Amino acid sequence: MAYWLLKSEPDVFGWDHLVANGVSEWDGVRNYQARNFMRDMAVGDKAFFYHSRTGLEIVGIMDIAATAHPDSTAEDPKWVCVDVRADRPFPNAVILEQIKQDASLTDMVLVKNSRLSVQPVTPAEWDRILTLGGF
DNA sequence: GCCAACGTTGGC
DNA sequence: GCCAACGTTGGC
Repeated sequence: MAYWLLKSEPDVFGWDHLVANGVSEWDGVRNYQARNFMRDMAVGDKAFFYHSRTGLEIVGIMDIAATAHPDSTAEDPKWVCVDVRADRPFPNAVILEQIKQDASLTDMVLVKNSRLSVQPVTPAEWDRILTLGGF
């Protein structure tokens, strides 16, 4: 099982939307690096849900519910998306500032490459975030 | 809302 | 195949 982090602007599609919708397509990704990570995802993998632009915090944990398939919102079938479902929200959202100040998280892709919207998370990073978030 | 960082496109 | 121009992302 692998760990990931997925970003979305809460004004467009936030945690509450995911909870309300149930299993949802993580569509709209138009970046090759991000797409390639989605192709690596397996059912049962876990992912953090990060609110970008507004919020700047990790708000919850998702399950990967289906592997990559063509993105119905894209004209070109080269763009794919996975399906996700909400697992559980964090008791305390983990804010970006907190992550940047944590010595064990300085190598996170979230910090090093802030523009990548789909990214891998190491087991050590995953565990640390869980602790910071109150699990 | 601004703009730096980054990715993509297209003329040469 | 280089690189300038352009578009997008996302922190601030």
